[in-house]
Amino acid sequence: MKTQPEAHRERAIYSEPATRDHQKGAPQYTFRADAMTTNQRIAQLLTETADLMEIAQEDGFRIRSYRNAAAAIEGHPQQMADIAASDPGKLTAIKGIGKGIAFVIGEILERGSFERRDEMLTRYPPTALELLKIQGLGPKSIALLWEHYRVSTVDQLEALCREGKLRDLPRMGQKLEEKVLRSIETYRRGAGRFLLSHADAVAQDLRDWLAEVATPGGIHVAGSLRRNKDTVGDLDLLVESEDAATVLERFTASPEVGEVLAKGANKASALVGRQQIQVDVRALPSSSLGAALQYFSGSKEHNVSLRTRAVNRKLSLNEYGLFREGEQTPVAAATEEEIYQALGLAWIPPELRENSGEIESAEQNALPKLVELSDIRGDLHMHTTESDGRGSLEEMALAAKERGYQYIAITDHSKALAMANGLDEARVLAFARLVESVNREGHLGIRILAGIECDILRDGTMDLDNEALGALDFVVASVHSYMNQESAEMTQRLLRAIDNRYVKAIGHPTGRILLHRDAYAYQFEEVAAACARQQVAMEINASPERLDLHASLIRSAKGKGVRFVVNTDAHHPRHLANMKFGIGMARRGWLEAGDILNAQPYETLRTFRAS
DNA sequence: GCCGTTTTCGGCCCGACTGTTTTCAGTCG
Repeated sequence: MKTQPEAHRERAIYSEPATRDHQKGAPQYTFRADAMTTNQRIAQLLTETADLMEIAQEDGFRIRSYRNAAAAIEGHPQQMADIAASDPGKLTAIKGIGKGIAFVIGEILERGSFERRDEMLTRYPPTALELLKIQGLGPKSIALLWEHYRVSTVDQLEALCREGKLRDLPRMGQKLEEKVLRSIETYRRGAGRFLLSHADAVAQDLRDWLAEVATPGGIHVAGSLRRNKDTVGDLDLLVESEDAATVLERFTASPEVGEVLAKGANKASALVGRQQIQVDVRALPSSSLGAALQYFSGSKEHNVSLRTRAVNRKLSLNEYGLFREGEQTPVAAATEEEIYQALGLAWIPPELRENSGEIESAEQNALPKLVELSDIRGDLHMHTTESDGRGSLEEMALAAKERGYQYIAITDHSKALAMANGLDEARVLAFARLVESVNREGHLGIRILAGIECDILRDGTMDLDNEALGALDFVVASVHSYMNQESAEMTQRLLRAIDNRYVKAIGHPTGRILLHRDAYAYQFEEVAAACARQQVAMEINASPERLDLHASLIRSAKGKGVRFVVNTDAHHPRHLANMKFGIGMARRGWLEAGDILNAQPYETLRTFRAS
């Protein structure tokens, strides 16, 4: 299905080899220039420094401030660079940013790093950050390992465990060695992250398996899957029941369950399925469902904010409810709505719970009315057997009609993708005529737009001439080749494509393949500004292995006035069902139906960038 | 390092589970 001619490209996070002697002064690590906003870059540097500070066992509250600031910056609709350029004093108006972090931001914008980070990197090698991803090892253990054995890489750690040397350290034993070895294996298998679609499928299976021991309708997904994150680390399931033991028994007895990692009175954790995703199941009474859902949906940063807010109101929030000081009966517990309300907030959709401004918006009753799956009226990117799709035009159209859509665009590949049997000009013109007659007959009962997914060539020109493009209703322009161009070159390439008056949307705008390939490098903000100016939509590609754009890029582009299309890029009728994942991304990007072209009636779509 | 309908200084979220323990630290979410 994926027909990328480009070579698979792996790059390390750092431009410098990790084996460099870190003790010799502050190294100038520069971050890769993927399609990333400066906000994302700043947030990443702050988070990474917070991790190192944790290993160094610095003041926990200071570390939290760095993390809070990172969340606030990553989700902020305006770019820190723009704010700093126009009025640096305004930086501290952002909640979570004070004088200290404002100074750090200035430093990062100026030279790509900041003093405390440089200092941290002289004390610990950056590879130590990788050790934090090994389940069962935390900052204290990593610091201990570094002090005693100078161990800072996963390979070294593995050797140490195999030699049985961990047990020589205080509070460490044979069981920990075994656990760490298993964790290393998991980590290497996929860095411990899973596609949203995989977690979704596992959740569905477990839902069926657990149904007989749960209160009817009492199985709920929480965690990052509920928040629709693009990848998830584990799966959280809440099961309403008066008999926790039976629920946990049933769970661990599932044929899909492998190793059971933990099992207590109310909670069990196990590795599930062939990909061995960790699933946490918690059994609870219905009376505290709202509190549990709130608590286990996260994010961690959102919850910390919320609990602080509770404390300021002489309340305490945990997974069992919201309590007044010293009282046993909760003020609120059964539903999320009543908990948020008791804290003076409107209910916040899970996708927004990242501590990046949603609490302030909820306080002012100014949350966006997020787009829903039911708002979508059509899908504007799909393939058929004409190129590399697996369904005919009729099959795709009927599947779309069954979903209640009013229109679709058929967008097969263009001729540059020869291995996908891409269309040349003659085939495009014939296809446009075919679609015209199909629409005239009207027997499919859904409007078809004649489209193309036209390759953007190396120099930014289109793979098809303007006569062919002009004969079509909807042109999606995408990069499928030379993805490792220099940032400046790729930026110019995209800007030139946007200049073509027949282009209506940029397909999968950053080219990332989740867990597999990074976004390609270019100046995202410049390209987004051009899209806004010239009325070219940016696609939110709903294919689970892409989910391209990332939420913070969506938010940033929306801030510039960009409009979007949410498309499945379906290569088979059943792929149309992936729309829900794209909508999840749109919601994480704070989009409303009005921001999305294919949530509009056909007339609006038709006049968008009418050429 | 941030923040303020208690505060410009002194606070800063909460509980379960595990392992190596003899009363608890570390990790996780």
